[in-house]
Amino acid sequence: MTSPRKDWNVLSHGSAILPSHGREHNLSLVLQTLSDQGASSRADLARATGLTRVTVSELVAELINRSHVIETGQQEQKRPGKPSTLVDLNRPGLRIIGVDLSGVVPFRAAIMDLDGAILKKFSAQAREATGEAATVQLLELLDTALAECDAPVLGVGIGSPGVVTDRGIVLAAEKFGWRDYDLRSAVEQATGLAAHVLNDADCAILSEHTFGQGSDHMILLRLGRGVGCGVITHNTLVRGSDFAAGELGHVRQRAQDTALCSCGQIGCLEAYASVPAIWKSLAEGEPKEQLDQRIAAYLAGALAPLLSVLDIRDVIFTGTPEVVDQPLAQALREALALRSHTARAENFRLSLSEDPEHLVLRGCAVNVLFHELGIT
Amino acid sequence: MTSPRKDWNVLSHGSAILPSHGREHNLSLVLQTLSDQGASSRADLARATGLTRVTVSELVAELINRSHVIETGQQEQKRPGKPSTLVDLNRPGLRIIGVDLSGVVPFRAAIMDLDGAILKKFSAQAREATGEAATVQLLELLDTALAECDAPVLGVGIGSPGVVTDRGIVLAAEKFGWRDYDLRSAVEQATGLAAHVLNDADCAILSEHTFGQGSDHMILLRLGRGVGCGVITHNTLVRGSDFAAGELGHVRQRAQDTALCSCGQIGCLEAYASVPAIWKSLAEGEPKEQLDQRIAAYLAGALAPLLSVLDIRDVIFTGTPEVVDQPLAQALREALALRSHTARAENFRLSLSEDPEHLVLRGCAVNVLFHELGIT
DNA sequence: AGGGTTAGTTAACTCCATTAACAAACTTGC
DNA sequence: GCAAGTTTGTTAATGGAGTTAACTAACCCT
Repeated sequence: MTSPRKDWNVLSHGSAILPSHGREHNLSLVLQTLSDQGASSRADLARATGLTRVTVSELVAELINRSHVIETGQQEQKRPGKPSTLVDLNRPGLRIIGVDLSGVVPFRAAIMDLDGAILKKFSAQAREATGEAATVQLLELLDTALAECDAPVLGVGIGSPGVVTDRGIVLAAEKFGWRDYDLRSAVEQATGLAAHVLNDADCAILSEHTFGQGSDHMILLRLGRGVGCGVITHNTLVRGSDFAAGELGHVRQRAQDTALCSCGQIGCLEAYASVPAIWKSLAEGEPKEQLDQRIAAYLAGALAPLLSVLDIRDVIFTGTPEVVDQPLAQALREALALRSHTARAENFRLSLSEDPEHLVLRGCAVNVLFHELGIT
Repeated sequence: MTSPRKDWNVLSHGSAILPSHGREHNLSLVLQTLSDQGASSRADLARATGLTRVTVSELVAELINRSHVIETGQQEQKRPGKPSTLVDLNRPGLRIIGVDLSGVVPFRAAIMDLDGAILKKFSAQAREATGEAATVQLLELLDTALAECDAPVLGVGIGSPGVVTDRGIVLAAEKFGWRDYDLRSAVEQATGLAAHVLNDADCAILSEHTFGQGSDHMILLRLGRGVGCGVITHNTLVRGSDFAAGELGHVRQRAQDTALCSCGQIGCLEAYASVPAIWKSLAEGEPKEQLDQRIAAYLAGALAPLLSVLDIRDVIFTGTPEVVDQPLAQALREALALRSHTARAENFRLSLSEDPEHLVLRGCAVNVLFHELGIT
């Protein structure tokens, strides 16, 4: 535990707002503006936020004091008036560590900057580990990354499969055999840094939302070991009543679907449209084109109600690149248009993720930025 | 336009928070606490909100000044200490007018108290009206209701079919032929009261959320002329990227579904599971039990992905009572359990609405309470 | 050199919530 | 019956966070 907890999202729910809470919000607002607009003068910030120059100057002073912001020199210009001093997020002086536990390959980690750019990558030895051993492996990897890091670390972000609470407790992650495991505290105590854990599909959509082509209302569909689905509505990640949101994999489309799923049930979407299932079908000789059609129909059946009911016109499609390709995306587009009015709208858009490989890692960075700086 | 606009939900998005915003939030917090706990002393409110007694006293004074709160006498007790003076929402002194435009029957209106109890009901003459004529009919009905109202009116709530923006503009309502129609301004100018317009299915879920058995994450499924679906996640109504959320009716389940829908497309859920469609099937002699199974399967196919992906364990099922009954609900429960892991969870609950007739009217009241007092 | 413009700071003020202290009105114990 | 203890609600003083008004600094232009 390094700093007092900041729960940005709890504001305006139940508890009172004191002037100091407003202050904290406005500090974040300045950071958000810098994140959106890049280096700006204090006067620019005042205009953008609606606060006065006096207040902005105070806020910036406080942020410089916290070393979240730095001055980056004078603005070169040919304009009347005193030249402005630019300030910006402390991009050169802060790093974020991300860890991706979602892969079929071993754990991966990265040192990133505040823009989610990956500066250095690490990966653990290829041994499968569960329970306590998985934690040890994770912490070793983190130590390696931290040793290579040349600047102070804002926080550690972790993307884990399974159900993760807002306090970083992994309620259930079959892959590692974790149940009610306080991963966040484990990492914070071992590293002395602030840590934030989030489900891997949620990380992925955060990454697209912040760094990719996102909007206020969007869905991300991810084919991997399973079938994951992140949802953002009104600019807010949907986490569900018990933090189990995103579980598209174990929906059964039709009563006649009876393939056996790893979860013990029958007919789950995952038994048809996960990457392993798709590979199996290919190996059995099903032509790619026919397979695409079939998979697209399955996915569209599950996705169409979501698009219509939530009025979502922005879908990101991602996953193992060998499987999630343009032909499958096109098949999915057509299958959706057949099933949902929303998917026939002019401004509907289904796009492939541009950097599927680093989606989770960069989403970890977004999560850290959100919790430590209040940036979305 | 009677009072400056209060946009409670816009807080913490983009714009700065000034001390006065915090103040307004805390005023609402007091109202919310009174709404939750009933008449309380200032000291009780201080304990519940975490604010000091001094601050609460000031807030209460301001609310009494606005006549949103009244003193309701001393608390009778056998306890040491000075007896407390109870304050409460101004329940006897404030009324809400609701108008329901959703029915197959003509417009209905009601005078309600702050608890959403219906004190008097009104309905317009049974003439179908569109365009400007519909507005005239609505305003006549409103005048009638206002003339009968014995106390000041907090605001007018309107539940309309179609797509309604957050500023009360009806983007599209086929039934009345309205397009981009500023219904809110029309009502405000005619009555001089604050008006709030919302989609009818959204009204319905607000009503269940506040007065019925609701939770932070819930879905309401409503069978009527069409098939509507309201969604609440994280205690917030989902309105969608273009305010069109809730449109479950025009989702197509399977490629082989080809029934002609009123919207011009084929295979829409509405063509199978709307009340008119169900009546038609019954008239054609399909046995009720078989019909229930069939309809449940359709609805469950569309609902299952929503429950799983949004992790929603609370479903309210409502609509025309002759159709939406216990057997159909049971069939839906079973169909959902077959299709969604979430629907098999222990704490999953599907319930029939207890008062389907007044769901929209009472939801109008919730909407007014939310916008005028900040109460959820 | 002087006038106009823009950036950032200083000073005085307002608003909001806090702590500390107190008066009012009850119960309880002796 | 009276002192002691409790709880409520108010008054007064304090400090934090924002504002406006006025000022200095540093530029451009003529």
